[in-house]
Amino acid sequence: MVKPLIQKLEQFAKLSDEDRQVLEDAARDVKVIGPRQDIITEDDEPNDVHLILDGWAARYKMIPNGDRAILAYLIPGDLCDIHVTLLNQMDHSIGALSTCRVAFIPRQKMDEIMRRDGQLGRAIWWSTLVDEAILREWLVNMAHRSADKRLAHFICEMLLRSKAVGLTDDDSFELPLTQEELGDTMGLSTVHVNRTLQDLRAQGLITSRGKRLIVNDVDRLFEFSDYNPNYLHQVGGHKRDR
Amino acid sequence: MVKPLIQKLEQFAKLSDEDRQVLEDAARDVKVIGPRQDIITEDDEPNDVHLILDGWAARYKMIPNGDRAILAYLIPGDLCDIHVTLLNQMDHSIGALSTCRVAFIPRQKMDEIMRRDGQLGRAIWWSTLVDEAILREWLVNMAHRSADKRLAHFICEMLLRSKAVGLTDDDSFELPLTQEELGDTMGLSTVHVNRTLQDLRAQGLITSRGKRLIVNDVDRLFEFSDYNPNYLHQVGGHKRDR
DNA sequence: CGCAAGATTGAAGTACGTCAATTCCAGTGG
DNA sequence: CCACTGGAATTGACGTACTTCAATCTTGCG
Repeated sequence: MVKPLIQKLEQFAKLSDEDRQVLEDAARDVKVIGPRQDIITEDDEPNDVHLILDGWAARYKMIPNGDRAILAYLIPGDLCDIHVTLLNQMDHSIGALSTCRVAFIPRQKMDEIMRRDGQLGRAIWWSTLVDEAILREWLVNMAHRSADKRLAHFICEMLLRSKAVGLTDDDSFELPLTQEELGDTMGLSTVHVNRTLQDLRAQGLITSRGKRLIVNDVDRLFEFSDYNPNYLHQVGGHKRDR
Repeated sequence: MVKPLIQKLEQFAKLSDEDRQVLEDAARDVKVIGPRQDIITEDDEPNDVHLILDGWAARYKMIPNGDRAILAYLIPGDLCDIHVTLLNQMDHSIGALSTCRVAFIPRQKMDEIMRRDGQLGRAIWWSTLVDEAILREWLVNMAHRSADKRLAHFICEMLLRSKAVGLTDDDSFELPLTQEELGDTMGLSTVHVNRTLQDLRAQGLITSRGKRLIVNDVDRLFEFSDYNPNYLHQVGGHKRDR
């Protein structure tokens, strides 16, 4: 049930059978959330931590002018907001994009897990630090790269993150996003997203078949987008020397 | 010595005299860092947590194309990277912009502080969650707002953050940044930063005298930049209804 | 089969970047 | 007190990556 999370955490630390069991127990309360439904809404004061088991969700903010800013994608194995309860209320929302299975972990349970001795708490910390590093890299991406490299960079990241939770098939993976959602993520119009994707396809960097995206040549895509995966702090894979 | 930090934390929780003393003791090892010098450099594996006592520093990444992306500003009272030691190595650098006094707090000491019972640990957590919320808001800002609103939004934030640590004088504060640094922050050319600032001045929103920036009418600047300070999770001040 | 939502296209506008010159200003040395 | 310097701010002219609008075409799905 919590396989993706475990797989992700084990990149960083070896978990004991007990650790695994603790996670299984914590994630018993599973709800299915339909596409376009919120998991948490701005101004909420949530009492649970949410773990995505299946499907894609997005962290987003609405801007007074009507724009939607997507701030992060949450895929299987991702925990949302381990410690938000410390803050008075949410300053953003989290919504399901596709149909999601989400485990609701009671705040108190989560606190216990984090306080346990051993590797589990450390590993979860590590994953939240990586989430923050991703946010920083997105900031670099939005403010400093052109549309084509920006999109390519994003694709590199989602490929590696999908791979880390066992959701890839060679170098292809499900990218269940509309071009409008991509635009809200990258700060681009849908028209420009469309043309830019065509461009990447024309360059032979990617291929898409429905919602499945195929990276034809990972090295070339990395090269093209100046992709340095160090911020994901994954072990083993994908070193990049510069 | 650690007054700004204490002042900031007390927005969130009442600290005991003992809490205050613990902070004082932890921040004994103070170093002066000159402008343009790094406090931590990418790929370092730091053993200390750094607390800015005086001056401005910036979190930044260099991009292969030679650009510098500024990801955050660190002002007095800001702690850098409470828990980076969990990750193998830094994925970005932190550099002093002006001359900075920085307290080097040994990792172990910091761990003890976070484990103590009572309000101090909670308050420090709160401040790191706010740092992350700031990062998200910056992402919104870069990807979804025009240059003039983007700059205005940034100025609103720095005004409130400066105010929270007692560095404002009415609605004016020191902004020791060059236009090039502003550009590296906002993803704009220096030329465009220059023209945009002139524009804000011409609209009567701000005035600058050397490195001191005066906000002429906070409400108007908030209005202009769609500024909603909820993400700073400050108590009391500056509610915004929409 | 039929309908929406999404993807694609074309044409025209604009907010920004680039390049290169000039002016301003704080600090330094005489 | 002034002249000199180098970094920062400012300006003008021009180029371009993106946006906007509005139409059409495609696709998944009841």
